[in-house]
Amino acid sequence: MTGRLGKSRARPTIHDVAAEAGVSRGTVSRALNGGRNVSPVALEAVLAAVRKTGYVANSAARSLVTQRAHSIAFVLTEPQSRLFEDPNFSILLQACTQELAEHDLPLLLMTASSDVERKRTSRFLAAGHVDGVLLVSSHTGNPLVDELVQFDIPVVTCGKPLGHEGVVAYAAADDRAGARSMVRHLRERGRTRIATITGPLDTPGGVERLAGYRDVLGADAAPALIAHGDYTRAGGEAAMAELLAKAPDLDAVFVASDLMAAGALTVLQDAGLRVPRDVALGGFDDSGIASTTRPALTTVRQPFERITREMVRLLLDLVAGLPPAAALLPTELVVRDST
Amino acid sequence: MTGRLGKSRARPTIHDVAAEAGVSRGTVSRALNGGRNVSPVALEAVLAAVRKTGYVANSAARSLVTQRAHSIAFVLTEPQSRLFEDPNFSILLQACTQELAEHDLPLLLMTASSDVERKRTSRFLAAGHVDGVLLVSSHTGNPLVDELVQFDIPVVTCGKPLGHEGVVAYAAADDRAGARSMVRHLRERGRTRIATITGPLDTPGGVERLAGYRDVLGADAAPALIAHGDYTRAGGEAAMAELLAKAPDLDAVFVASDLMAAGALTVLQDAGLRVPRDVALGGFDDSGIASTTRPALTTVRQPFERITREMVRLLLDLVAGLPPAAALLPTELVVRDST
DNA sequence: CCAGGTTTTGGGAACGTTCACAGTTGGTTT
DNA sequence: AAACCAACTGTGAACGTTCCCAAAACCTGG
Repeated sequence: MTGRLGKSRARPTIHDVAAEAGVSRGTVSRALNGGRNVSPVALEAVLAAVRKTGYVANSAARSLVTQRAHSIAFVLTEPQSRLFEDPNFSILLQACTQELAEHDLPLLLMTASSDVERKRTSRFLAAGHVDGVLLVSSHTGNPLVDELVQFDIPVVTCGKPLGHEGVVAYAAADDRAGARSMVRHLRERGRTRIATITGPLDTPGGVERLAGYRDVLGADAAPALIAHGDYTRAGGEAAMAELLAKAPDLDAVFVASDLMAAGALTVLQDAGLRVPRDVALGGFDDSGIASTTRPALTTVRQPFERITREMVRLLLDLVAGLPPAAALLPTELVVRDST
Repeated sequence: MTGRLGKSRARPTIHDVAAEAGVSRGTVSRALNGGRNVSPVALEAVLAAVRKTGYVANSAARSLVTQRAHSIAFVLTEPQSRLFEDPNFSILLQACTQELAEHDLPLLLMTASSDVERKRTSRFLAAGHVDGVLLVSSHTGNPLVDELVQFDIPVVTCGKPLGHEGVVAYAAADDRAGARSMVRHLRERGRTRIATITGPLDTPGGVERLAGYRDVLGADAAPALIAHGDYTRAGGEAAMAELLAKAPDLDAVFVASDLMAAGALTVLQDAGLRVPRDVALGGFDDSGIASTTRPALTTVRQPFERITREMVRLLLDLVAGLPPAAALLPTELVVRDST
């Protein structure tokens, strides 16, 4: 019971544990790292000594010799505002934190919105401070991806990394199939003039969901029925207004995100159109907002839990030396009141 | 080929830089850490060598000898759901990330919602993986605070740390003064039956904002005019319903958060009461939601930018060995359409 | 031009861990 | 019973920094 009153309470090292347990450094190290080749009696002695001394391994020392950082970075390349407005990001962030914690890996949160930030972040990552990177929402042409690839830093993106398929691992919802299921649903409801509000076309979600829409509609997907949004509420409003001007006879809209759909909804209602009576409205994501709009939004659920789990798994595989892989996860149609 | 960083192309060490610059390790180290006692010519040679080799200091080695982690943890003790529903958290998180990045410090995001999580986080922090902790929203009696204090880990809380005043550093909005300004504003609008929906009374915001309400109303703060919420939208709805039952003649409500106010607003409107005509409604936070409700919410702005900046400053002071201090920051009344 | 001081420099010694390897057990096979 | 093999254990050598101290170089003033 050495003086634990003083501020300068030295942290116990592996030597202290070894002495306490009456074994050597090496045995303690082995006991604590999987316990291979350690006799039961030694193992128990070490464990007891650890409990008694309150020993926790010094991660700096460990990292120094193992050449591993034992941490993972979560990097957001979107403009800052997105983190607030788009609920998907906080869901992903929260799930990743949790999932990594299960593996006893801390998550470093970094942003790379501005050019200055990207440089700093890139430099930091290149310095080997982390073992891998979870990269969220890469617009195509994001220089950070190239930099990470170049420095040979394991990276998994959320959503197909446009322009890096095959090189960079990723986990994503099957956006295209999800979009198809929604558009089919709208048709089954008897709608014939089905419009769409897309996401940005330099994002996988933007491209894939539009592709799914086209898969189902074929030649019916007239240019007048397609407007582009930017995943923000305001963008959804603007696109909806545009659609109403271009195709006043539309009777359904498939919107590539719930947040944009919420914006579209207010525009429709302000225009005196009843949802779903006059216009059926379908969203994407099944974010919290979908159940709070009136009417509640029919949408396509992204399996964020699984996406996150897969991202982490893929990254850990990558860190362990496996080649980059991909996971495409099924979505689920959630029918509420807007269709 | 696994292609791990370091196998194919070894990262340059300080030795490589020293050799390249034609000086010793020590000189390189000095040159890179402030440049004290280094001749201009040596300094320039080192800088050139660093540029040429692309050297970046190995943080593990540095941490090992300096006994500093060179990173800061951001710990959320609230239930997970809060991170999504309450926009304040993401604002704080984003601002802290940014502010710390300016100091070249990475932010480790950790949660301590469940008991298991708290233990893991506590253990991790006690292991010295970080130099300090930014702790967000500590309900009173949060064991994590005690543990951090006991382990002598620098910590700054956001909001007054109930039960730890004077021991733990903190930055907070002047909740009490902010509440006063709102209640005075409601009185100036001619309201006489001013009710309040509080936050949880085991949180500083809950306690202080109620105190400010009482400061202004004195004996007029009848128990029938006070209901308690939990900072969620649903909680705001429930509390508003309770108030309407207890005090049907109320003509104003000061709600301790915008999110709860948004909930209260729908309850009022569903009850056929017009806002602000029949009932004036004041929120707190000035979160994004305040400007999207109809009518837009009069509220009290929390100076999150400054709070964040102060939290980081206080924490870095603490890490540098200064005693714990506190920062109480002024709020601002934002008048919109609901009062 | 030398004594005394200041600035600059080099290199040994940590920091706390893991790893490789050699050595020591104890048990089985021939 | 010798010989072998497996399981276990201890120890020296890294890992890449910073810190410290002594030595070297450079000044200054008498």
